[in-house]
Amino acid sequence: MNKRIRIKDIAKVAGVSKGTVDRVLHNRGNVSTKARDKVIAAMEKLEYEPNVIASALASKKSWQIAVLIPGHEGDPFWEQPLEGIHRAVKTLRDYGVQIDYYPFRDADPEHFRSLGQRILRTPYDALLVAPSFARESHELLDHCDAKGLKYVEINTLLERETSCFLAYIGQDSYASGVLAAKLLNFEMSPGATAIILHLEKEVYNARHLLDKQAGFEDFFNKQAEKHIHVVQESYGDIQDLTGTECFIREMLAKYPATQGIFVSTSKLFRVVPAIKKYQQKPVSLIGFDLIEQNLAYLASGDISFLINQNPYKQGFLGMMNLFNHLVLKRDIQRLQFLPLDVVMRENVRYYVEEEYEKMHIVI
Amino acid sequence: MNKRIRIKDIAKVAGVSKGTVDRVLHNRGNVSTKARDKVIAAMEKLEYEPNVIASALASKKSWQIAVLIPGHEGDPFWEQPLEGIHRAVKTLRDYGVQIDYYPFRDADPEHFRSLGQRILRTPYDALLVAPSFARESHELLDHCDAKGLKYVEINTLLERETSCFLAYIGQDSYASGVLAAKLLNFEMSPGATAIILHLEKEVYNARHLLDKQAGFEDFFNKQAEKHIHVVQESYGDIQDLTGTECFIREMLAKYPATQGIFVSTSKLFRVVPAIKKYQQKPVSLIGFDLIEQNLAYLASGDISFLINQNPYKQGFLGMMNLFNHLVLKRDIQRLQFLPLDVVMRENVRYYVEEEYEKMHIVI
DNA sequence: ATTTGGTCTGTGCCCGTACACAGAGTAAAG
DNA sequence: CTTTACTCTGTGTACGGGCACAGACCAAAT
Repeated sequence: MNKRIRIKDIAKVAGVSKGTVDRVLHNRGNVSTKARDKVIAAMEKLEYEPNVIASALASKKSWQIAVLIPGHEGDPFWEQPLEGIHRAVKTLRDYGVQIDYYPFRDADPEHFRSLGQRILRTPYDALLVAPSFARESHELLDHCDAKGLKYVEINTLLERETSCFLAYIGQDSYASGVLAAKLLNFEMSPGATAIILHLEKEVYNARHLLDKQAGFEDFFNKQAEKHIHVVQESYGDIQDLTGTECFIREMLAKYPATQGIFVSTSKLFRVVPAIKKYQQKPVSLIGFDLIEQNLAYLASGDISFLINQNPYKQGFLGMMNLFNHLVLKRDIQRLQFLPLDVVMRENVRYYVEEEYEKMHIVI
Repeated sequence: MNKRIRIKDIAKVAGVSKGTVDRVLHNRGNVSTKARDKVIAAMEKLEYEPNVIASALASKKSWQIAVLIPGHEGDPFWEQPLEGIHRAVKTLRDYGVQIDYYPFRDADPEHFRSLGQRILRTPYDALLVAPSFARESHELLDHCDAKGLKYVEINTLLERETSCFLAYIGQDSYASGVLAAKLLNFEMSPGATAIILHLEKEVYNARHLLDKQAGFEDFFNKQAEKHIHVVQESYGDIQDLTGTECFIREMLAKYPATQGIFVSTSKLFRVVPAIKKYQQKPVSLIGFDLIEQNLAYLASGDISFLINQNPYKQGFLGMMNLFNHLVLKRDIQRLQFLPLDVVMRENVRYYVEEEYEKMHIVI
């Protein structure tokens, strides 16, 4: 019985035409204050809520969105956010949402910068970005702020107080470091050494890695009973197989009491063979992301834990949040931390077989 | 440029009117085989995909769905699925989705049965059910199958091979038992006792509890190194506070080597005070669900782990799957196991502050 | 030959919002 | 008093698919 209130109903109650109601609703101007007041009163009285469907059908606007994230040649992790983005766009097609994909090369800030400049030259409605390189990203986003181009960040959080920063969707990097430490701690004995290993170049320019390290160190420093010794190492040239093997051998020789290793990215699988080769005593390994190679080592027992950063959701929700803001004009939350899923042999399949989730669309 | 194909376009190519195309699309009959063939040929050639928005706007059909789940007076757990259902319905309102809520009393199969009969007498388009009582649920669902009333199950899986069984959304109970065992095992020493405790009446009639127990026992039986002794206990009358305390005291006296207790439902918090009172040595507790009381004990360190069964998602996705099947005529997956999230002090806030998730709608 | 009953097909309005356009009204300028 | 410029308001159509209805067509019955 409670029939849905329509624009027509408001017009009748306010004693104006639906055109005038529409102008009030969309702040299109050219409305006398008298008419506006009557319309607003009628709207409040009738508790009008717009019909999203009719609105979407009538609107012929289209939304161009630039997507600036790492390509997945360098890192298979990035397949998943892209998949999430595509799934979102597919279901939003009727709403006129379209994307241009700008994949930048892993570990190549210059490439990031040049793609960013191309994006700035094109008239986009919004930007979805993974701001991997702190310096270059701030530079790009400063330009966005100046131009009024709104953006959503995924995977790496660069906190910005501007109005063009719509939202961040991704993990809380500090907390993921704490979690990794707590999990490793289960399998370590007093006095042992825990290594945090960054397999990246220019770690100082990657905010999320520094945050993970801080969390990891803080846990062990606060938890004093076991006296775990925490050290940090980094190695950027993992394409070079023999170099990587050498580095691991020397690292393990340097810390003979090592009982746990935390790799701060998805690239743990790249060093597992070398660790197995050169480490005599048992060692617990923990890393990020459920990519194929990591999962194989989880299944074989070589990796103890993987922390799932929900990459698919990062892309999917990133897109959906842009849609909610731009098209549906809804408020969106600025900081959206995704769950840090603890994945082990026993529960891994629920994270891998998440196809069910991909069948759905978030509006 | 690649303009969206409309019914009008197909009609033009096939040399018929859009009315005929519509009849073919919806199998409404009254179409000559000649016309049908032409339309189908045109559709395949043009790769028609319906415009969901326009379709939803034009259709004035409404969908009546019965929701038969436990009320949350007996168990706060059930607030969350209900919230998920409401959120889904709210966003689907424009699509004409409406629900009737039939909360049944915890531990009252007769109430379940009588509500089920009322539902069968009303002309619903579908049913969303938590089949807590095996016997009574099979009885109800047999009637649904006979009547052609389609249903989605949440939280407890009753496997049925019929075509009216659309989907199950919830945890894999066996796997959650295995997981609980693995987690407890971290904190137990060799030769200790692990208790699985059911705080329910009629455990034999609750399939998911039996499955959890099987998983729990299997883990410890297969993992032989520590020689953990597994025992099972159950107590149904937790409303009776002194009785519960008595029961716990006797149980702990009976198993002096207890180092871990696994409560198979969300009701762990009900026995924590008694356990603290009567257990001298350290004991690890694990249970289900992030309800307020459990979270307080997780924060204070009395509970080691909680396994999140994603109750909100059970309701939300259950509703969304019905919507996808009924309204959008999409295929849905029959078994949809939700992730078993391992929640500890370190990552709890990401599961509690999941408001971001509730802002969205899955179509 | 006309009527009847049935199958098949096209036309046109409906849904609720967006927006273009035309027209009314008013005030200032000539 | 007329013209011009501007603000304000109502009308009408588009959006794409659902669906009712009218009517065309054909075969069988009267």
